[in-house]
Amino acid sequence: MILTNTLGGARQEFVPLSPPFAGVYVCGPTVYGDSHLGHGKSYTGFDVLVRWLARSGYRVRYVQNITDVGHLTDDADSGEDKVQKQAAIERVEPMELAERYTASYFEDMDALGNIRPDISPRASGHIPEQIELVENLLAKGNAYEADGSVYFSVESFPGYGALSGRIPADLIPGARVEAAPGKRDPRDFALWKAALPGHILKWRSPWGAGYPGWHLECSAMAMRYLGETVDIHGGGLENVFPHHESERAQSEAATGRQFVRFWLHNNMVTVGGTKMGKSLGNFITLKQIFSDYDPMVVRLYILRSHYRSPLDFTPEGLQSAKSAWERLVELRRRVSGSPAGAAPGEAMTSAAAELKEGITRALDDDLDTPGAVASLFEFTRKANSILDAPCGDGDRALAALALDDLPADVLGLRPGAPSAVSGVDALLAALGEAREAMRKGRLYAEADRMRDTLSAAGYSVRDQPDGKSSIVRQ
RNA sequence: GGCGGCGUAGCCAAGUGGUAAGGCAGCGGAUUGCAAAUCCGUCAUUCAGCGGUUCGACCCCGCUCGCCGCCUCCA
Repeated sequence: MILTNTLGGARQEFVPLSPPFAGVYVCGPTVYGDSHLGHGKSYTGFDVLVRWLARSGYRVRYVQNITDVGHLTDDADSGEDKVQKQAAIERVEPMELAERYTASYFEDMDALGNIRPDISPRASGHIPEQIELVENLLAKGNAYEADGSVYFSVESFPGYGALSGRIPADLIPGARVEAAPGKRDPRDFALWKAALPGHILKWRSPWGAGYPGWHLECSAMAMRYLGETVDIHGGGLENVFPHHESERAQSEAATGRQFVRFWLHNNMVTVGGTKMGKSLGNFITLKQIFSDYDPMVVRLYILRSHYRSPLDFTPEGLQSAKSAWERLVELRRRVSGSPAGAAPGEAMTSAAAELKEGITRALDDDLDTPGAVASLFEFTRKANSILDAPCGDGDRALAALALDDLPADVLGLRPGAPSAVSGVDALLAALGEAREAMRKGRLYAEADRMRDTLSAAGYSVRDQPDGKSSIVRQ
């Protein structure tokens, strides 16, 4: 399996430190609002990574943090904690707010079909680990204390900049660097910040009441659950610098070992070419999209672009994904309930084999989900073609099996249950029989009126070559 | 100013040295009582532009134009 490693920038064969174990750490959300499409793209991409690693035989441990310590809205000491700020607006406790949006986040991810991480550690629950890391860095001389805050000394870590390609000397000119009081060097970053009066989210530490710096939680939690060297660390492209660069520096300075073997970064969702982001106000939440589109449509929409490419959001694109998704649903419906046991024909056997090969080849090549989706639609066309001709249960059963294998298990594209409400299926079957009887009696006006009524109620009529009619949910 | 990325049909989007996947939309046809669904055919002599390397380039190199990200919390 080839992956593009941000560290070095090259495509490399993925090899974990201790096969068959593979540790994956992905930067999770800061829970102070509903998730938007950008979160959906990022976590769906990593979901396919984790599923594919597992399918490839690795024993994966997937850790994704929940950031419930808000950090600051800006770099100055006067900046507010994002969680605390939103909690004040919603008039709830900060932790109440975090809990609310953590639940909202999981709800959206579940809808998208993303498998839950094996561990979802909360930053607020790992303060002792973070303090320990700071103490370690102080002892090693990579950090220093100033007025109750502790800063990491960038100068003390020669490898700083290797991940993002930034040369430390370049970091000063041009960039807006706050001359925070106490910092010896503007490039230094906070490991621990002293809490100013009014700051609610704070903890006792050897340096007084305060809270952890921006990058510390990921280092502490990744190393706690995945060891000092993590196989894969993923996140959004915008986190390469300074977040991951700093994370890498403080972790490697503390342990003296390589922190991450493979850094993976996914690209942004854009709107009209501009990044979709919380602070820009141009975001669309997943819940908003789900009110108009099946979450699986959104998943397909996301997987049709590569994780390292930007995805420009348009309503037309989503609509096109919807049409495509309905073809998949229709095919799966056609082959459902086929008795197993009968032998499939040669054509379906080879189509199923090509599907498997196509998806495998695509995912092994740096998680080329658009390529995998292309294979899936080639299969859709071939399978429909075979099913249009007289064929046996063996063909139908094999097509169902093929769709339920890699497309559903690895890409996560799984049509929902036909009907959640009991009795509806029987009702639809009865209506289908009624239409069949009308058409046989040449009562076309009545039959068409029934079709119009059902259509208005959200159901489609499918007349089959054998004269039977089926009614399906649109 | 520094670092990085992108520009492929009407729209979306793979390919990254051997002669342009796939989806949506459109058009023609098969099928149908009419539809829907499905299938078949069609849809880029060309990959932002200009040079160069090569037997051969969308793919490598150079330049130009356009767009974007990061350098401040952000998936």
